[in-house]
Amino acid sequence: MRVTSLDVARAAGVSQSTVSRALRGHPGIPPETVRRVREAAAALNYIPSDRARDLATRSTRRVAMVVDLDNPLWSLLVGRLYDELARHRYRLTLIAEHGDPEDIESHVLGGSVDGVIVSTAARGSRLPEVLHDREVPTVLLHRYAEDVRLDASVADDRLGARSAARILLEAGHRRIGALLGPSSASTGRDRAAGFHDALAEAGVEAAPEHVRHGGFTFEHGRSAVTEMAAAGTLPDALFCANDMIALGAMNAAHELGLRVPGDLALVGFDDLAEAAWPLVGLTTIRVPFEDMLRSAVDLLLERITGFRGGPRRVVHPVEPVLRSSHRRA
Amino acid sequence: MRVTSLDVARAAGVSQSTVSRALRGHPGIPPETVRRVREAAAALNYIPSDRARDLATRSTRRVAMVVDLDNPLWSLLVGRLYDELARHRYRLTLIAEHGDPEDIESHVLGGSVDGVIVSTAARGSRLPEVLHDREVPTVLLHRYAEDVRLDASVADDRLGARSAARILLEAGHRRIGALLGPSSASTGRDRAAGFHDALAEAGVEAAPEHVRHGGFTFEHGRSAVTEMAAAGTLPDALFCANDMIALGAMNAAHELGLRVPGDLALVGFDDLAEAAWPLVGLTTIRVPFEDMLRSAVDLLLERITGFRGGPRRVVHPVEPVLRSSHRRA
DNA sequence: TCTCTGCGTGCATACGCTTGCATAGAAAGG
DNA sequence: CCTTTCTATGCAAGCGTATGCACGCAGAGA
Repeated sequence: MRVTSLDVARAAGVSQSTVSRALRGHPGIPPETVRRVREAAAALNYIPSDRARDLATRSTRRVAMVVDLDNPLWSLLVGRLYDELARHRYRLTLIAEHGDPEDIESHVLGGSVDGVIVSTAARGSRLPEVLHDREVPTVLLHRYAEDVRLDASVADDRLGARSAARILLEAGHRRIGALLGPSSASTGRDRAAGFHDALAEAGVEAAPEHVRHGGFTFEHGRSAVTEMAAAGTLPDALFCANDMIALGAMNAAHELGLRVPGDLALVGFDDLAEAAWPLVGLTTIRVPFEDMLRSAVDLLLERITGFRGGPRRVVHPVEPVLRSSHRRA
Repeated sequence: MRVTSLDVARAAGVSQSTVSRALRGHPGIPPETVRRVREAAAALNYIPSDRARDLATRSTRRVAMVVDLDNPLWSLLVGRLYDELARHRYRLTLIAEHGDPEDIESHVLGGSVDGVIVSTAARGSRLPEVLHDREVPTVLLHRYAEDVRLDASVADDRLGARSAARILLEAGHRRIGALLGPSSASTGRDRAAGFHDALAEAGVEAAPEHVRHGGFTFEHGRSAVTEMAAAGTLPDALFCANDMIALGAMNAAHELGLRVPGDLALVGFDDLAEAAWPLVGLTTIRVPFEDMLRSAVDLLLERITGFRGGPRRVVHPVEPVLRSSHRRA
């Protein structure tokens, strides 16, 4: 903040604009001049002001990610997004979904970021709509919003859930239940739909008391299994709409003295690193987060650099990971 | 970026500076004028440019956090830091430690942030030193750097490790080993020291083959136990320098058919939410991350707002959480 | 020797906001 | 009714960089 390009200019005996051009690698500056400027800059410990540059160029090389900080998934997403953005020399600003909506909007629209990645398109949030109306480059990640015409990079949740349910069917289970996510999220809806697809195909019916909706949380899985057991309505196998739910279910089962699998078979969804931790390996559906982030960033940068076509949706295939929690006794 | 305060000024029939003052709540602007300006701003959908404001005020209300994205702990820290900063109307920018050092420095020093929280003061990183020399408001979180005079908010790692080892001693274990962290981190060193404190006090000695250094990772715990078992040098109990190591150790033990506790007792450190997940509850030392972040933010904001005193170190007490993994057969 | 290119550089302005200083008009005091 | 004191507002100068345009000068061509 102290030493400016003007200081460097004086030290190098050139004008401020030459300093700018030399340092930014503009064509038409002879190597000798560049060297002199570089030296002067280094000698003075000159560091250009991002803020002034941003103001002058009307761009920030910064992307915001809106996440639900209560969902452990975000940490996985953010870490990878960071790396992916770094490859393109973009920076990352975090915005929590649970913040003041006004504040979120002003942050995004205040020009502190060139684009936004929204990993939490819960129904009811008007953020996607606002972003669309204001023409802020935006990509929905992991979840999409049917009603807003925005780019999205998502997993094939419906097909994945169908595979998950099939794994249980093929293992020979028939009394199959499901711990589903909230239907406010596209992931919740699609994974529920996929589950029902598979059962319908197999001509199997899930008892209503075996199917529960809840948050994508450890606690949902834990309480659901505890309550089902108490009510004596525990099925043989449970499809859990994500790994957190499955881990919670596994935990509850263990506390009840139930073996997994054996007494209760489980299949999750996501393939968090944690899925490999529990003492019983969790069978799950792997979501290719890395790929999803890569295309999310690609979509976003295209928007930022001027692409104006209609909304695109990239759907990534998912893949079953068979460990042991799905087996039949 | 389109509609500026000048547009609002014209619409409201006042000057641009009046718009600025009215919207920023400066004293001496009559309510009537404020109302007119507000209305005009709302009608035009005016959103002030953060960048221009930043440039004019030489402040950004933004804090950077430098984290090690390979360490799962960061997600816990970042989430809470976000909230804590939000309370003070500050924004958060993420910087990964594994990035290009040049780039990290230029980011931090380029004036895009008012201050920095470093949660990864590994020895060898010259970042703390640079920040100190440049007089960038900085607070070290979780780990500190002995050689650089910076504020820090840390846990009482040494005392915590001592409690952890004592838990094992008091449970009656005598053949106690430790899976320690890297000595490049203050947490690694202090937790190792605390472990040795407790053993020395009790007059117990740890066999060299029972003590291993490694990363703060699941993999370290996993491979250490696997290798010790293979070599026939497994102790009765292990102090793990953090929960990730403990979870890895527990996982390996299970694969080897060893019961935890019983065949192998474990105590961890941190009390991650995950510590409660495994089928055997992990006994651990709870680190008050929430408190640590609160004081880290307080320290930082004081620096940002001009405090110039010497370095302060806030040490937070830790607390044992007794589940079952520490028991004796 | 005199234009004509073209390269290297500088001048000046823009980016959108904050803020010290000046001023016009209203209120207060004599 | 005039001077003094506020009050409300406007003017204009930054903040530090990027960049269109103009210009000087050297070498080329005639």
